[in-house]
Amino acid sequence: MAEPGKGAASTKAAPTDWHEELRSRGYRVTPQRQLVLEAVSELGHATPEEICARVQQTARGVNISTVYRTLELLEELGLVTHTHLSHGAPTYHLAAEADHVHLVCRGCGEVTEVAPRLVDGLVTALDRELGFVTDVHHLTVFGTCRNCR
Amino acid sequence: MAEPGKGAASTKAAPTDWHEELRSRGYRVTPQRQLVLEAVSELGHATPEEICARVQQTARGVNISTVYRTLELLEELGLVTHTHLSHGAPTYHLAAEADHVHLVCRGCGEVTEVAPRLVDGLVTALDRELGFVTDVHHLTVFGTCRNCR
DNA sequence: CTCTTTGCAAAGCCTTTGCACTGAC
DNA sequence: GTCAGTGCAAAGGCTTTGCAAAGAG
Repeated sequence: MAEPGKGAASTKAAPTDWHEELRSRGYRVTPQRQLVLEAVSELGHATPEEICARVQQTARGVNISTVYRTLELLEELGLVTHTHLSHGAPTYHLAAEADHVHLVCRGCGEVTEVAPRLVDGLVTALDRELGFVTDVHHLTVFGTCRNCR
Repeated sequence: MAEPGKGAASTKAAPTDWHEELRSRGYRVTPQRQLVLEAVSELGHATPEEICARVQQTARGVNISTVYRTLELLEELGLVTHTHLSHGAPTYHLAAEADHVHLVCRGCGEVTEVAPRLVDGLVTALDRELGFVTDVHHLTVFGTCRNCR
């Protein structure tokens, strides 16, 4: 959703679009939900804990469990996605900015984002041969980077 | 390949090769280690807990923490690998049989194994363009299968 | 005012760790 | 006999849940 470019609002692609979306589904717009979404937007790839810390810079006392519940909701709404870049906590980022594939180096732990065109062939092949629709957002490729090989 | 006796041919690959490998590195060959490797071989894709349960059918009292420690060791030796097929525990399988990529359907949860040739293009591109060597064993593609799309 | 959402605390998974005993070599 | 390996229990991350109080609509 929302591709008006990042020039507009620094944090939200579509200021109130998702507010409507929330309400129309019977959910409520709360400061916590706005703050979590902003934090995800600003942090890029962040774990729930990092998001929580960020949010607390603005609003004291936002609880980690609220962050988890909110991330789950935002993911259900298609506003954010998550991926697993390590053995630990997952990282969340805006779905609108998720147009890339993650490369994680086992040697140095470095995370690189690469253009999705590199997996186009795979995606096409899986679709054509198996009818399988790949969730590119969630795709993470583990391996060894140039410097560590 | 369920060989009750710890005789030869139980663990597919090389019966005693890895025993030598272990000893030469200063590790010891223990019944627990043999049993865990056999369990991985027999179960295919199994979580540590499942492996533990399996091992306990043969030898009661093998502890879950021993299973974890052993899996870590076997992975270091290159005998087994693991991958994450869900949000929960990882699944382990023989490295020798790991020549496939996993497809996991978000809808029905089904896990499919596909030939690695489907990712050849990706692997080649990453290597050529970035010098990144992909760990195909660990690669899991999430998405939606034909029946759930 | 109603009903969703939150904060808090406790509980739940999965995994790791400390330590004394056991057993491979 | 020595030292790696094991079992056990406790602790550790990360996440979920129950419930009363707070607050959005």
